[in-house]
Amino acid sequence: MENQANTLFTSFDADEVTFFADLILPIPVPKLFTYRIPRGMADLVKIGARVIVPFGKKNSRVLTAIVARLHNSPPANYQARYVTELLDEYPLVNSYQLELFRWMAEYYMCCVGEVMNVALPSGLKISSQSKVQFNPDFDYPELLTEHEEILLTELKKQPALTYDELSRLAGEGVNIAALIKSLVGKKAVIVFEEIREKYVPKMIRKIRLHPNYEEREQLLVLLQRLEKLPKQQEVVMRYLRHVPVQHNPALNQKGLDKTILNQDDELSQSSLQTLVKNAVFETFEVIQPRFADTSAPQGEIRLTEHQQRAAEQIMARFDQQNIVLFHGITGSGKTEVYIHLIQQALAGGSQVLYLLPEIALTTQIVVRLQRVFGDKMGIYHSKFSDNERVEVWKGVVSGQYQFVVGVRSAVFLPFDNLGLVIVDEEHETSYKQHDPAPRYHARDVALMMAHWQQAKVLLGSATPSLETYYQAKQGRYGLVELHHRFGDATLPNILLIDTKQEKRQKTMKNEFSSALLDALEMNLERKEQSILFQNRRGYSPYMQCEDCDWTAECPNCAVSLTYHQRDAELRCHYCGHKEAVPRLCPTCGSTKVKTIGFGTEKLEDQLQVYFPSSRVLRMDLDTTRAKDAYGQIIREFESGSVDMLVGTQMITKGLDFDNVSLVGIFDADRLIHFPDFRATERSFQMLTQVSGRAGRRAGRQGTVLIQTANPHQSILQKIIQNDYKGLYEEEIQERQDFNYPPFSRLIKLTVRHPDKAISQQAAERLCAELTDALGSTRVLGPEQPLVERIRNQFLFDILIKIEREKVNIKAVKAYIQDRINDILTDKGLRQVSIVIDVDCL
DNA sequence: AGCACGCCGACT
DNA sequence: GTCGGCGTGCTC
Repeated sequence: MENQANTLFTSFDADEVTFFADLILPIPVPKLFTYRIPRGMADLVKIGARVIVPFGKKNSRVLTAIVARLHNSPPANYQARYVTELLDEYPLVNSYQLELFRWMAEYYMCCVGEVMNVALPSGLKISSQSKVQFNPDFDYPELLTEHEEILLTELKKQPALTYDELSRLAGEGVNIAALIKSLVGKKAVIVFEEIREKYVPKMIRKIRLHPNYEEREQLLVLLQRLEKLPKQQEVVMRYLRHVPVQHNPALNQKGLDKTILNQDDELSQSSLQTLVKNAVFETFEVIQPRFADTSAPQGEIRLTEHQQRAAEQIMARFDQQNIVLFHGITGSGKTEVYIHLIQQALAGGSQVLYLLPEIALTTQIVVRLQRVFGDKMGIYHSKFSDNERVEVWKGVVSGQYQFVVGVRSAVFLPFDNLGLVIVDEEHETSYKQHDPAPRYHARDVALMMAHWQQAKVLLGSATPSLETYYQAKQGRYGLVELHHRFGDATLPNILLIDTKQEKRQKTMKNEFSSALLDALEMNLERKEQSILFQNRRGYSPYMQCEDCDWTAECPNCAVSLTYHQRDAELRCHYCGHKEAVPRLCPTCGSTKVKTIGFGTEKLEDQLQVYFPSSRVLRMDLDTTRAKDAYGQIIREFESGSVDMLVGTQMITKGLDFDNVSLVGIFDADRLIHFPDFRATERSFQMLTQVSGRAGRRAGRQGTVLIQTANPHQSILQKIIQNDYKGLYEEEIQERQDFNYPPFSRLIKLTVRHPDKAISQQAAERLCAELTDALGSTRVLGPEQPLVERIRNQFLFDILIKIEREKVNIKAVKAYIQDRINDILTDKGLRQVSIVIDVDCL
């Protein structure tokens, strides 16, 4: 408490020292907001800490904000409001992160608030619920209406109720907001905000032997006494079996999970209760770590000769360069090399971040890492709950987690002493965030963060992105290659199946070539597993009437609806619209409504027909939506009870099955001929990655069958020969000729409006203005994207290509932003929205 | 983003 | 005449 002198002193210069904070608010507004800091808080607030502030007209909202700047210059044009509460004694966000936020907002052309929104797990933002309380000073009950009186009687009974609770009490059809408003006006109730942290650590109840019985003699006495109480004795014995107190009294401190003691029988529960009552046992609570301690850490991993050499080369490169590309073919055992490097970095006392694409993270890799690093390792995954993510965040701050494996958003964790960042499967497009801004690329953000913290970055891939390989070729990144498969397994033998020819010879059975069917058959006989890849989910992508050519289309998007047999419905893969399958053609009434094309669901179906006694599993978005479905499918396939796995690109990543010796690939042509300048690169990556699932263990060479209508395409030849360099040389030339990345930076602007004409008009004007300033070689479009309407918005794309050298990219972005703002504030173009995607993929 | 304010149609 | 629909503009 303040003493007299202190109070006098602070009131003396109250006007001189008024503090203000510029705050990052979690809203998409491109500026900071200035608030006053209450006197008592002034000494405690630090940059990077969170505060609670009132926001909006009539304090309609309460937000969690981050302190970005502290100063004492009052804003000129308005009266700053007060910060309500300080949430952190120490900064939650460190200075590197604040720098990152600012950099991202500028680079990706978004607001800092948007960056804050993706960076912080929502458990670190606050939930506020308005509460309503009876005002004890109220004594004009004659003013109340009947409804109000009922409500007030309820409120008198309880200390406070939330809006939600009140509306439930009032029943249906009552406008609770209006009612409360009126009550507030009459001063009958008080409304206040109850603020609380969303994050609640998970507690588990444990029990332990009362310290009195830790000594052997006392314990024996106890057991003797319980001789006549067999149930209780059994409970104590059970405890001692789990916790050998006599051998090691210290173990008793840690206690035992209550649920372990009363596992099966309910009787032990009451016995335990009695024992607790008689002070034989005591209960206590501990915060449960979200990731169970793994058993004995298995520290040593042995590298093969090739792995050892790769690790040494990487270390040597790191002496000269901060970024190294590790190009190791599929199945070469990159993970072991990573583990080795991570151990080195941790031993040096610095933090390590290991980024993986989303789907690869749920798999075996994490288990392997956990076996090595135990509870020193944090896991940051989008499938985890908020609480779990908050725990990892706090664990990084506290130093508990020196090492984190995580997805894209793990780059936002509060590291301050990074020594090594690994970006595994560096080429993966899922590192780029697509939908809400900021549309960032986690690899590039990681590179930036590592640069600031002088950490080394290892980019790993069997099929590096052209951008990264180009940098390595230019000498800007170090390059280390590993061309030997682990344990001398050989690369699979890749064969091209000419579907045109098989069709001519009428040996195709639906989507299956006879070559593929034969191979599957043989694999079944050998009891080896097969993987089938088709990058399209659902049963079939079209439904069409044979008589009148009607096709099922989404009412909101310009796409056909996909038929899903399991749920007997048509679905839009863009907006989620669903509808029943028509029995008759809606236009002509014909019964000949057929499905066209095929997805994973149809393949699964047909496999079951051709191989009735085999077990087939399907892995795609539809079968993995449930909580642990993904892990379950993997475990089931791993167990060997399943013969074939059909899947979308989900199966291409990080799966490591010993017994898979055959991979079948459908519709490779659709992948290759996708209208996009990256299609060739993508196809190579995807097909090489799937192929890599075959024959990962020495013993037998795996086989890959690619079905194609044109086996002579040069890219297929490159894939067969695993000729990454050949592909690179050919592709990079094209990129240079047409000034695409890595020779330029791309910024895509997507103009959207429910009215096609307005959308087009806005896009054309924007495009014209940009072309004027930047030149027609740098601005492409506007053009309608492949799907020209999504969720009832008509889209027009403008693509801006800016060369990497000799251009002030910041100025260009500022100019683009200005032109966009012009459009958005134009009264004639109301409701137009523009999506900015920097470094679009 | 989300919320208040404000201006037009279909209801007591 | 009012309730409530959505379009518009602002938020320290």
